[in-house]
Parts: sequence; structure tokens; C-alpha cells
Amino acid sequence: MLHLYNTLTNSKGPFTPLEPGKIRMYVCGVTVYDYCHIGHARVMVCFDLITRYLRYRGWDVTYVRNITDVDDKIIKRAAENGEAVDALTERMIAAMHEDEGRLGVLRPDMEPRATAHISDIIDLVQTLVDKGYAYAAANGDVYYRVEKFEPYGRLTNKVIDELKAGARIEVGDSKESPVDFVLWKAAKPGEVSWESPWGPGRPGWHIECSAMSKCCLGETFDIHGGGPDLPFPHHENEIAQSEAANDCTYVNYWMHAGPVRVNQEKMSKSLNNFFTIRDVLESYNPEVVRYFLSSVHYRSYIDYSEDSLREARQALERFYQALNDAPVGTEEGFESDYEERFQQAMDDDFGTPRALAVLFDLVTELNKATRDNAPQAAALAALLKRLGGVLGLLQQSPQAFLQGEAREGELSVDEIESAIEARKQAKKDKDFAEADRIRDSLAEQGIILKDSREGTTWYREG
RNA sequence: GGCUGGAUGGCAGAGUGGUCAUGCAGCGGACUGCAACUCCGUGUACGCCGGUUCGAUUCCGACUCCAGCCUCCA
Repeated sequence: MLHLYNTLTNSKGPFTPLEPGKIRMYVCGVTVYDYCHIGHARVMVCFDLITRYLRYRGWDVTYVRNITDVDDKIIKRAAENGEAVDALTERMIAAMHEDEGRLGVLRPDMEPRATAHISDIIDLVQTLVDKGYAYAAANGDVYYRVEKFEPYGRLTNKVIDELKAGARIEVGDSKESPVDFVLWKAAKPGEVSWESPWGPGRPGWHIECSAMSKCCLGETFDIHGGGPDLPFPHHENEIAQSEAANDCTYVNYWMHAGPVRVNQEKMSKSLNNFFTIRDVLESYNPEVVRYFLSSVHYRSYIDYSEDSLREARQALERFYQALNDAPVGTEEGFESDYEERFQQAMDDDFGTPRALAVLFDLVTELNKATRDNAPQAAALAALLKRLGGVLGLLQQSPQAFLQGEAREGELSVDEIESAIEARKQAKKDKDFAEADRIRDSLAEQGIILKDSREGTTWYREG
């Protein structure tokens, strides 16, 4: 039985889908004005992992993740670059797909873009206006009348009066109330815009998700996910929009990933302390980054550092060393409780750290079996690879992972192999001083040798 | 200030009312020409103070500290 933590109830409970066997999930994606950073990667990997696991468990999952391709920051960045808005967004979307692909993130079933749903958005805003939940202001903006939506604040336990007290009032603000938020933004001269009953403009941020989730998944769906900074105000506002317009529950389960921290601070655009995915992948194997993001429970904060990535690399080395040494074969006829334990961990709100611990237990047994029970070792290795695959891990060839690719200035495979050949001869001649000299020299260049009965293998130090 | 979480061994990070997390690092041993890999063994860990209990790191309450959100941010 799958249990998950619901931000709406602040508690963990059993999951019941709207329709037996099916899960409809919507996740807030990226605003595409810059390269994705590790915080984005965390959300992508988190929900990718969730989707993979749910499918492995037999659920029919429809996974939708939107792309915000029009907004203030995009317009600003495009202007700074002297670039058209759509040129910028296309470029960043392509980069995002490349980045997430390298991290082993499978593409969502649908990736709706705000600019492709303008008419759905306008319809939704019109419905809200017609029902009295929204109003056009003098400046051409359309706002949501927050105080009219009685349950406002239920997701994050906010009280409207307290929000009003703390809200800042902008100069020239034409809202009825400081807590109202914009549904439709009147265009300034020269800005990208679409025609609407309220004049040329563009959607506010929150409305696109209400419109696109309805379009892709219907008025009520099972799971809505996103990053740690989205519950308020974004998801709160989505609920207000959708429930007021559709007169039904918007979402049953809300899931939010935890923040990535750097030096005790949240990694964020505004603090300018973020690392882009592509920067990190310059120095680390993508699977190491994925492992790092999976090694901590998805709701906890995770600390980004060189040390954490080094540890992730070492942990993966243990897995791949075991797979590298194990004989190849199938799981046929082999029985163990690893898969059940793995499922127990994952069924409990996607407990990846525990699931990984199960895989490490499996590795210990695998390494023993490699020594003295080849058929069992082959079966364990196959099981390890299959369960790793559910997490999107361990799918490279062990050799590819361990040896990696030579970076600038590093030894080539040919150079390494000829050195190994020379050492082999030295060992044969019992010239151990020379053999050790060769090994030490390789080690200085990050190449570690490993002798076995079958001969010498090597791997590149993480 | 309000709303959410959190405080675990040298580090990272799970979990549990009473017997093992797991990974890295350390120490001892096996294997090895020596190593590496691997295996075996090894660590008075659960913020603080009370309470419930035969027994609490685990449940309850107070306290201290930390983080996220409350403003665009995944």
C-alpha cells in the first residue's frame, strides 16, 4: 500500500486514486529564462523517480509538467539579451531537455506551454469574472478577489487578515485588496501580448497552471507537485482559481520537494548562489548527481557541496565495482526478500535512502556470492540492476562508469593499457620495484589498478 | 511575529517503544609480492528538561537552536 505525505494535511496517509489503477499528476515546471540549476534538478529527479516507481508498481501514470514560457523575467532577460522572447525560451527549453536527459530524467507525458494555452487561460479568467471571483481594474489588469474565496489559505494555513496586515502595497496599485493577485496582466507598449476581453495582455503566473492542468488532466486530479517555494502563494492561488471556477476539489494530494542548500542557505536565483546543472556536469558524471539527489529523502533539505558529490561517487563505485566483478546472468529461479524490502521503503512516501540501503545490503551478499556461488551472484547482480533501474540508476556498463572518459590532460585508454602491460612484464620478472613505480605513477594521474585472477583492471578515481 | 519542518555516532543519512540501518572515513584481521577491490570483526549516536511506561532516541509537554515559506524564486 502506497503512503505519501500530503502538504494539504501535513501528514502521511494511504494513497487512493480517483480512478482505480490510474494516477494523474501535474508538476510545476520551469520558467525558461535561464539554465536550470540544481534546485530544478532536484524537482525533476524527484518526480521522475516517483513516476518511475509508480509505473514499476503497475500504476497507469499520466505525468504532466508545464513550461512557463512567458512572464516578467523572461521578457526582461530577452530585452537584456536583445533577443526575441520566443528565441530565448526555445533556447532554454532545449537546454533544459538536454540537462534533464543527461540526469536520466524521462520526459513527462505532456509538457504544456503557457503560450499555447492562452485561449484556455482567457476562458478561465472570464469564468472567474462572471462568477464574481475576479475583476478588471482600471489599469487593464484582471485580479482575483481573494477574500471572496472563503477557504483561501487552507494549503499553507494562512489567515487572510494576517496576510493583509503583512502585504506590501505598491504605488499605483489598483487592486481592491492588497492580497488580490493578478490573473491577466495588461501589456506595456512593446511587450509580447495577446488580445483579450480586457485588452492586450498576458497571463499572470498562477492562472496558467489552473488552465493547463484542467486541459490535460481535468478539473480534479490526484497529485500536484512542485518545488519548496511553491505552496505559497502559487499553489494556494491555483486552488483558489480552480475551485472557484470549477466548483469541485482541485487536487487530492500535494507533494513538495525540499530545498537545496549551499553553505546553510537555500540555493536560489535571488541569492545568486546557484549552480547550474551544466556547470556541475562539467566535473561530475550525471549519474553521480542523480544519486546525490536520491540519497536524501525528497522532502528534506539537501546540502550541495563537493564533499557530498564525492561521497555519491564513492557510493556508486561500490555498486559498479560489485556489478563489474559479478558474472552475467538472469534472476531466473532466484528468490530473496530484497525486492520486498525495497518496495516497503519506496511505498512509504518514496523512501529512497532506505531503498538504497537495501541495495547496499544486496551488494554485500552479491560480493560474497561472486566469490563462491556464481549462479547466485549472477541472479543478485541482475536483481540489483533491475531495482537500480527503478530509481534511474545503475544502467551504465560498470566499465563505462568506473573508467569514465578522459578529461583534458588525462591519460588515454591506450596509454593506461600499455602501462599495465609494462607492469605485467615487470611483475613476471619479479621486478616489483618497477611494477610499483608504474602503479604509483598511474595513481598520481588518478588511475587505480586492481589485480585479480583474470588479470589487471583499472578505474578512474572519482 | 505567523505557518511548516527539523535537531541521530568523525561526516552524510535512515529508522525504531526493549536485539543490525546504510554509505564514507577510522581501527584490527583475511585476501594480495605489496596495494587496490572484496570479505570478516570493531564504535557508551540519538539537542535540553520534565512526563507516560517495567523500559524512550522513538509517545506527550516545555525549552534551546536550525531551516523553508510568509516578496520573484524549484
